[in-house]
Amino acid sequence: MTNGADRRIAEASSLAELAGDRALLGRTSTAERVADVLRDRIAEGFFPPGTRLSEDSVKGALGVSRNTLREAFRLLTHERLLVHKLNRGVFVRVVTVDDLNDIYRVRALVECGAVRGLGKPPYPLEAVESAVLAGECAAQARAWQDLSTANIRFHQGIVALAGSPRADELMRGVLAELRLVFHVMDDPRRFHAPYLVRNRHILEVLQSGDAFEGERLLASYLEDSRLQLADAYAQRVSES
Amino acid sequence: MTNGADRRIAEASSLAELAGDRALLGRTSTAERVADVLRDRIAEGFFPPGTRLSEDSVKGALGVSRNTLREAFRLLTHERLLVHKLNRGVFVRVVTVDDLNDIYRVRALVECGAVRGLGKPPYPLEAVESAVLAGECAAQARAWQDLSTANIRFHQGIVALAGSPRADELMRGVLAELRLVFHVMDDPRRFHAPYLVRNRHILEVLQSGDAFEGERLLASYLEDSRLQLADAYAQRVSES
DNA sequence: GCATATTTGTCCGTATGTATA
DNA sequence: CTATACATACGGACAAATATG
Repeated sequence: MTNGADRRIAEASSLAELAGDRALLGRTSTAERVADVLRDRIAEGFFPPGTRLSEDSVKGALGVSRNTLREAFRLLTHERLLVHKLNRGVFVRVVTVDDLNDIYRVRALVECGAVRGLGKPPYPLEAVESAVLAGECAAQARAWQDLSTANIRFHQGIVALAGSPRADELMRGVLAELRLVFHVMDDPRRFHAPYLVRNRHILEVLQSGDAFEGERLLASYLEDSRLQLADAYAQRVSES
Repeated sequence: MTNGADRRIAEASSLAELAGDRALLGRTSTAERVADVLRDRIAEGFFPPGTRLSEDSVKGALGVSRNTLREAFRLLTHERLLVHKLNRGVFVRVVTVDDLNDIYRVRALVECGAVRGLGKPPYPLEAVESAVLAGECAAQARAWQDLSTANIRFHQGIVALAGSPRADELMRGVLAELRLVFHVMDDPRRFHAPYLVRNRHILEVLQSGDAFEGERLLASYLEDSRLQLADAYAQRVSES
């Protein structure tokens, strides 16, 4: 009845050593560290959406108590990476098409709002520029996972222009959800690569001080991305 | 060494009876019900910002186990109503002026964005209209707590126009934080009452289909409100 | 600075209600 | 209907950190 999660996590993680440092460098709680490990596994696609994470298997693999594990589950549930089904356990979130559309609605609201709220140029675009460069490097190195990360950092940089910690946190959660969506794309290169040039275009427009045009480009960017993902979803449904 | 929290909560709550129904109508978890009680106490100003909620005192007063109580603390911490200091316990959040400004930055981003994103009239303004009416009734009845609630519902209705569950949830959290801020206002009537007429004005403008003017009014509304609260904060600091 | 007491962090074992097979 | 598996909640225990004298 095991779903294999226990073995997989046992291979890939060394929380035993992490837990060992607890007494030494216990800056964060063990629950948070457990959540960090699980969050990474989920982001990597190690635990595909729909996977059930039973308390027993994960507890045994990571060597932490139920209470601690439940704390970690609670953290990830609030990040929307896990869903809690009543008396059935926790599962890796399966993002629906409705979720996808809502994610892009929020992204349009916040990202475009951040650009629109810009005052007089020049704008603090260092983080955005560094993300664009990181994306271009990753593409050359054919490191598609890194490309995906850079792409997300680009949009985090856009939101950061609003200078609002709460908006940053919201977007961190929404973009973490989006990582789950990316796993349905079988070819990450074909999905992410086209946006490299658009990222740079938006960056240059903003560097020139044209926030209005930047917002327009961003909005059409997001709509294209949304449609592409929605199409991939539709295909996946028709296959299964 | 008690801060009085135990006695105060013991007077006002009857979680024992709530916990009694657990087996019968346990639709929600005990931790959530505990969180509900504490959330109300905080919103009422029963636990002023900065109050430390020791595990022992609250546990004794509510008659729940430590694990359950910690779960409730965790829920409220994620709502930003409590802050968790490692090895020191949980405290009722003290909202700083920076927080206040950030809250209004997010509000402007999301609320104005929701209005801007409206398509062709007519708009689904039922919730907004009902909140305006509720506010006017509360003002006539001199129920200032209700007036505050109605005011918050007005803005939730505005955000709901975006039709995004995630935006709704974000705003629910932000407005809950704002309730903490309201406690610094010594006279709720003088603070809330002037916005009654502005709420209705915005409603009517939106009913007429003029989303552009509605957004403009909303932005100036938010800025005025922010300045008023920031002033009250400055006074409070100079007093202490 | 030191020793003590209190409080929190973590983990365990168990009992009960519930959903699924 | 029974049996299994699980979530929920409780209480106890010890270690670690903090506060106090």
